[in-house]
Amino acid sequence: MTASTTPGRRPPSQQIADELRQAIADGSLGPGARLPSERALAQEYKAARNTAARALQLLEEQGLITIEHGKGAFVRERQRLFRFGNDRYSFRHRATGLTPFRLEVTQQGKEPRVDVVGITREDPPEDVGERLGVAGPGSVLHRENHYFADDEPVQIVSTFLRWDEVHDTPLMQPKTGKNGIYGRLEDLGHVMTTGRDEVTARMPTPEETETLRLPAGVPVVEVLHTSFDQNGEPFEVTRYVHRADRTGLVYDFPVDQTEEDA
Amino acid sequence: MTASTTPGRRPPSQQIADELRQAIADGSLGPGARLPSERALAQEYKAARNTAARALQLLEEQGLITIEHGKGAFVRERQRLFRFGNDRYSFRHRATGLTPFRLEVTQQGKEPRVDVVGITREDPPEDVGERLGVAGPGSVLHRENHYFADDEPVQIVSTFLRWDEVHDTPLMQPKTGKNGIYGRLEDLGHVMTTGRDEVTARMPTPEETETLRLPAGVPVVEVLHTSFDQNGEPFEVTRYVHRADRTGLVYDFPVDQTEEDA
DNA sequence: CCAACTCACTGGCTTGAGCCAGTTCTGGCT
DNA sequence: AGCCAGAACTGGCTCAAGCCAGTGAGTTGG
Repeated sequence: MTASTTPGRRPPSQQIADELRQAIADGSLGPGARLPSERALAQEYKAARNTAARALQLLEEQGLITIEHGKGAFVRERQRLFRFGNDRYSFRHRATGLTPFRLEVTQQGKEPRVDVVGITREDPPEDVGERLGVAGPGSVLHRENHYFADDEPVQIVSTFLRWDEVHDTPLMQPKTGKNGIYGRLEDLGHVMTTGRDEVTARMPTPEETETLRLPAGVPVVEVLHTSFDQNGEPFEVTRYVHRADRTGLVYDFPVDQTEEDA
Repeated sequence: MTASTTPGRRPPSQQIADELRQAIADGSLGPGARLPSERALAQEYKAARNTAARALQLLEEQGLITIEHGKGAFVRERQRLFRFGNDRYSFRHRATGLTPFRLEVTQQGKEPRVDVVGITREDPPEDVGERLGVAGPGSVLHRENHYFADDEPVQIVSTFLRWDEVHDTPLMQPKTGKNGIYGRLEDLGHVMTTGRDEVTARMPTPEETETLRLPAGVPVVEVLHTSFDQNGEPFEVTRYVHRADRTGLVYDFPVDQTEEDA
């Protein structure tokens, strides 16, 4: 045997995808450029339309192109529009009177909008309950917001608070007043002193695909944020879901110089 | 017209996918469980085999199942094995004599391995050049390593250093000695004082799919790390590529309490 | 002038057939 | 008992044909 499994030739659909991928990589198909139609590709490569369609699907799954019904397939524009990170929680934004999200969006010349989707008493998801230190039916208040820039959905934000603490406060209302929920949590004696962000990525659920209006082949970034107060107690957990192709996260941190093991 | 676009019925392949997804969600198909074969599904739903196959593909793209040639389709086990974050750079791991990676892997009872894939002089990628403050042909040293746990690939790590600074140092060698590259960079006068991680997620390139042995429908998490020394100067940039389904990132950070705008 | 219609395009999805390539079971032969 | 070949499964991929549903431009009628 020469090599294992005889590399031989790749199947036609993958060959077509390879050639198109190459054309995108070397710039002969620039961002926004339209690819040949399925029928045209099929003819060009003497393959069935199915096969050409499969090739385009492969590229879409790899996040290289977007396919639009009735219009065609287009090389995806790479644009990383939003940058979030530990800065998102910084107090220094308060001088502007804008939330970090509104600041970011207006700086880009777009119109921010927040939809309050629901404020409900709920059973906490397992990961949230663990972090917030609660369990049992109805032990959390769940505030779900959807954020938009120029009517384009940007992120899904689910905030969880301890029901016992907040059920008779302005945190039950859609409008939470100056400095938002963190302002009200300070009224309750919780000043965010440290934060923890747990970051994962995955493919979106069908619901997320719909609410974020995601094209195929775009993962989501999920951030599970926990806020700790001046006593080191967790008092708020928020789950952020962003589309990965439009969002970057930036974390700046000091490096611990002490050599003792924890 | 009642509603827009007549919600009507979803296409058969999506209906099949929906029912299977439901079965996975409610636990009647647990992790590791085997799904019916394409031919069985086709018969059950009175559809063509193609249609059943399409349904399974949809679930694979959504990261819910893995399809294995000759074996069948299986509900994916969710396992988040590795947790990295700002802790990855902490000096306190030095007491153990192990790198954070080896520590993490051995704690899981697995055998860590690092392959040094290449140590080459290169033209810096644009994003790296900007952050490292260099440009031009041959201005960086690129060290590429692949990390494994029990021969399973875990991460691809590309470190970039300024060629001018390191070309006659042990940093050219595969083995860098005590405390690794950060130890040698300290010899050169750079102590990591702050770090910045820029986190993004995307679908893998075909090369990454191969080296990380990724099943379909698994995104990758890319971390572009920049190290700053005691003078606030960047001296090292590293790109980490992880498979998203096995990796979580954790960032702990103090929250800046000063209200002045930057 | 503008609205409405028509038609030629685009992709979405299905059918049913077929061949190929991994995997696993099974039964027969040593 | 142990091995080994083949049968019976699995998915991978293709073909050719067809119908449906968005899109957009060009035409037609008010």
